[in-house]
Amino acid sequence: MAAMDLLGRRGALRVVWELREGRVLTFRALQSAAELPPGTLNTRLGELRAAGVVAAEEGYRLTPRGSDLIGALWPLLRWSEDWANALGN
Amino acid sequence: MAAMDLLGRRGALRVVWELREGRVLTFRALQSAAELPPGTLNTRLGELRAAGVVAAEEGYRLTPRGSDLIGALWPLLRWSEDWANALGN
DNA sequence: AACAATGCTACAAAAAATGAAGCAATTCTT
DNA sequence: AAGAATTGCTTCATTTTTTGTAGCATTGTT
Repeated sequence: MAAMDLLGRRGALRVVWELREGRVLTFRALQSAAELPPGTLNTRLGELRAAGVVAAEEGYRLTPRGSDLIGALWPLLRWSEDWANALGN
Repeated sequence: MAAMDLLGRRGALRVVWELREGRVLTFRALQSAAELPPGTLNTRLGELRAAGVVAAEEGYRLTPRGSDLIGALWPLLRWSEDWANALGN
């Protein structure tokens, strides 16, 4: 899985996630949403933009490809919730 | 997404991925499949085992929860392939 | 002009990953 | 049974990443 290298980096999935459903966030808003220091966020944004997942147009937002990625992440979200519940018991 | 913290670490998704479809790998086989140095692999395995995703029984394999995770990763795989193709053009 | 918000850059410290080496405990082979 | 191979790691030094804080330059507002 080639995307693993991109998405496996600290905060990458989180950044994409915070931009789900058409959200448009400023650098600083993304920073606090994704809980990343500015340097890391900037690095991640550079990678995600290079990968055509994120665009910087009047704030940061997902490209169509990024939206597709969100679609592909829903099952993972569901698994994540089950997993969190199971651990919390 | 709570699972992001677990799966967002270097090589975590990759390790799970290499154990897909019932594969049972030795530590060293996993090491070369996932392309991770032993120290990192060992750390990751510790986290994945603690999370109940991987089990160490006659080699490393996924738990039922781990298999569920693989199920949730298929859409991501498909996205990954499309993405790789698009970039490759 | 003063002020707030924005997108970042700079920097030092801490944490994590890498790669190579190697060791102790099995498990073959002969 | 002795030697060789394989396995699951551990160790260590080096490099790479991440973190957190500070702050600067630009743009928009009052």
